[in-house]
Amino acid sequence: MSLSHAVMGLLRVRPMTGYDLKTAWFDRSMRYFWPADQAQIYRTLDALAARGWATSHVEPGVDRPNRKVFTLTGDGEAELLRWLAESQPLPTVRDPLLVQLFCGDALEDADLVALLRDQRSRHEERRHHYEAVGEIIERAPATDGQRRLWHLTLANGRGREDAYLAWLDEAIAILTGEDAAAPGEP
Amino acid sequence: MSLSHAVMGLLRVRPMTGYDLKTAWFDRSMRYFWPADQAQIYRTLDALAARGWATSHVEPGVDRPNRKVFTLTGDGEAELLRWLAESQPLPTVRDPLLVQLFCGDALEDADLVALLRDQRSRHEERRHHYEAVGEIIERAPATDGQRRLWHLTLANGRGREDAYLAWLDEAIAILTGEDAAAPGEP
DNA sequence: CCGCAATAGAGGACTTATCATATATGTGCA
DNA sequence: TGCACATATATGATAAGTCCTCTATTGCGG
Repeated sequence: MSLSHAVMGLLRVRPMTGYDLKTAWFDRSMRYFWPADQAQIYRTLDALAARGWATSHVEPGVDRPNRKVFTLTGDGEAELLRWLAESQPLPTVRDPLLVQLFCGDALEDADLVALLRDQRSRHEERRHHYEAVGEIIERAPATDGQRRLWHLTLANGRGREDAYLAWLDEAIAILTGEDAAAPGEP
Repeated sequence: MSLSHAVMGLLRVRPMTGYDLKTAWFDRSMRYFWPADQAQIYRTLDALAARGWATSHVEPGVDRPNRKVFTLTGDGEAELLRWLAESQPLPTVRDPLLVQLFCGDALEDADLVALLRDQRSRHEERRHHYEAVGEIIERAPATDGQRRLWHLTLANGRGREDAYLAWLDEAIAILTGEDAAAPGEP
């Protein structure tokens, strides 16, 4: 359960509610390298509390619903540090487009190109989004040490999207038959 | 359950057993973009049969255990084609190293660098592996159409690994403080 | 002869992840 | 008034994925 450790990593900076974790972290940065939905976040917090890695207290909401704030315990921090220093498995990739391509013999090239173009526009959107994130990090209330690491994480995403887009363009070119024609006078 | 569709895509080429699917496909190519373990493959085959998307018959083993061969049905092929032409979600990435980096403020730089170097060697191994796959595809008994698409899928993996390695090197350089010193005589 | 690897399949137990819905409160807007 | 939206938490149901063990058979090497 590595979501536990991601959550603990965030709680370590400051105590937070499930809602905070979701809206401020998982909906923004975290989802690009460790997606998790609301239900999973809330249940993970409960699991952390059950294992003694976090405690919770309810803050009565001023003109708002009550907030259940989770705080990392000493045990939690120890476990976090242990995990953080431990070598982890390589990233897991699950890419339905590659399944489609791999089995795409059953389709016309034109259909494959349509799929590629569709993903291209969404990947491009994501890359545009990443372009804005650098400044968001700069304006974030955080230490320089944190900002430096966030920039590094962002750089990974940018590199990934750039590579993916380059590959998509290459694949589209090949499948539309734009590889034979050499540029220049015929 | 997109594993169903990946499996159907493979069954469409030729009827196969769970063992074939695992050893010939998931352990080799497929795992790089849609990992699945043995238990999941066997249960997915049962699910396909239950939904009428595949049928199975037992071939008595000649000097071997019996083989339960699964064949795609007409319904299965129709469903496969429907899915293949349908726009799919963007790839999901789950990268524990990025979680570690993102929360890595709790660690010394030297510890982070150790993590990065560790992953670097494994990513490099994977890239080396990819380098050999091109020729494997060429020698595979398949149509040119299939080979072309497999090469494209492989190119995606190569691009991904190259980008990841480049990022790792950059990150290691930054975290070891090798960004300030300009090369040249001191 | 013993153990090990390869071939082949099955299933229990569990964790992780997703989808949908329910609950409660206050604000702003049309 | 009526409804959408933001803030907050919770849970039921299901799907997907992982880990481990077990059953069989044959052939190979020591």
